[in-house]
Amino acid sequence: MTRRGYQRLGVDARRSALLEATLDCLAEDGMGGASARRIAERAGVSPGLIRHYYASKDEMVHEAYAYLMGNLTGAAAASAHAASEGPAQALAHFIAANVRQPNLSARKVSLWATFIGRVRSGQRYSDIHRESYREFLDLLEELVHPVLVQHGLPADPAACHSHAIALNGLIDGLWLEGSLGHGLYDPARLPGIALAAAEGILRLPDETLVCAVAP
Amino acid sequence: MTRRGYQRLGVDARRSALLEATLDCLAEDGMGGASARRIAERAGVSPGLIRHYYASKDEMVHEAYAYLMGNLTGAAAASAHAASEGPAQALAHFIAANVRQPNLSARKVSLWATFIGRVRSGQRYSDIHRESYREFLDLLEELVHPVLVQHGLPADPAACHSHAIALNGLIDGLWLEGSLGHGLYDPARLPGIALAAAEGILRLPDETLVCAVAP
DNA sequence: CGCAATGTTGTACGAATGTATAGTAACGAC
DNA sequence: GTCGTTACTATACATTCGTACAACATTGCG
Repeated sequence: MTRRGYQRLGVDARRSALLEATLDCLAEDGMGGASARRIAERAGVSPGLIRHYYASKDEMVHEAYAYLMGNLTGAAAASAHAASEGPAQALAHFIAANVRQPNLSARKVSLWATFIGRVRSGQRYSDIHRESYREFLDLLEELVHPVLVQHGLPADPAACHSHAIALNGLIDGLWLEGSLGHGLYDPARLPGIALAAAEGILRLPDETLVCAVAP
Repeated sequence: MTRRGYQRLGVDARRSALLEATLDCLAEDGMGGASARRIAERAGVSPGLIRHYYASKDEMVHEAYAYLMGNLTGAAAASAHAASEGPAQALAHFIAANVRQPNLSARKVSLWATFIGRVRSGQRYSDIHRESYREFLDLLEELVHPVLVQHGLPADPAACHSHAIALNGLIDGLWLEGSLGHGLYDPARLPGIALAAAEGILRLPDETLVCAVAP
């Protein structure tokens, strides 16, 4: 029998290639379609190799989940950090980044949903979810606080926390439905809708956030 | 060989028993865990019977999705309808019902997410999603309009539509994270948070909605 | 009671699943 | 160059999957 030629890759390159292939398969056909064979084929590798890098297929899927969530909040946090004209602009950019490309993506929301569906019964999924949610909430709270102070609004920890929860819900929901693209409205309207709603939630003067984000 | 005794059920009873069993399996182990054999066992029935009632296992799963979504929006709509002290109370009850039991449920959100993960690639899933989302949005728009009018706020169709999109996002997001119960805050706070945020989004006077819902 | 109709069961089948393992080929060290 | 290490391939195995189908049990009707 003739054996296929191959290339040896560094540990990191191979691992991330496998993770990307895993996400590709999951995005296309959900948990049921991401079989070890299919993932391996997508990564241009033989099925057996998976177990050389991961203790089991499940462990690899778990890592793919953590990898995805890190990318999502990382991208939004980077947008907030890049804005340097004051707290309102940082918050506005953070919110807008979550309802715009590249975060606004049917592929990403499909993956996210597939994983969320397993959070209830899978301990590892649950851990990763809680951790990434907490990170997102903390980030939001840190962004909200200075904006409230700046406008002379109540900014005690309890108020910040409640506002962060509400904003997180708003962002999640809009990101979700917008990404799925059901064609019921133009996703380009989302940043405007999200920012106007956020102004209302925080009781900021109108246009405070909308103006902070260049079209 | 001895054959197991059984009971003949009416078409409707058997079909809904199969749908409930399907949802049970999906909620516990996701799409991968809902095999025909497992569903049949849960329904107290032999695997072959599934194909007596549905053209395929997939068709049964699709019907289970539509069944679930009908239940969710139906329960919230019923809450809104039951409130008869004016438009603000109807809207407030609708919003609150979505972030309270029985809609606030880890089982339901797990099922929902599992299905959402398939919306992108499965045509039938996509159809059911669009339809149930549109229904929810229409309902929200009809509830929002009279409230805006009552408070002398702009209530043109475009404004109503934008507000409905934002409120839908808020509700979805809070329902989602609240149902998963990560333990980062008490879910009992959700109705209050949701209503206060909705007041802000619609620019209503404070406490307009919060007061409309009895604790 | 007996009979026809059909809801329901049990089993069979090929395909696909996750994983274990033996062996091969690629690369770095010398 | 050659040699050891190990990343990697290919195959095998038990299990599970969705579905097909023939046999059987239950029910309503006469």
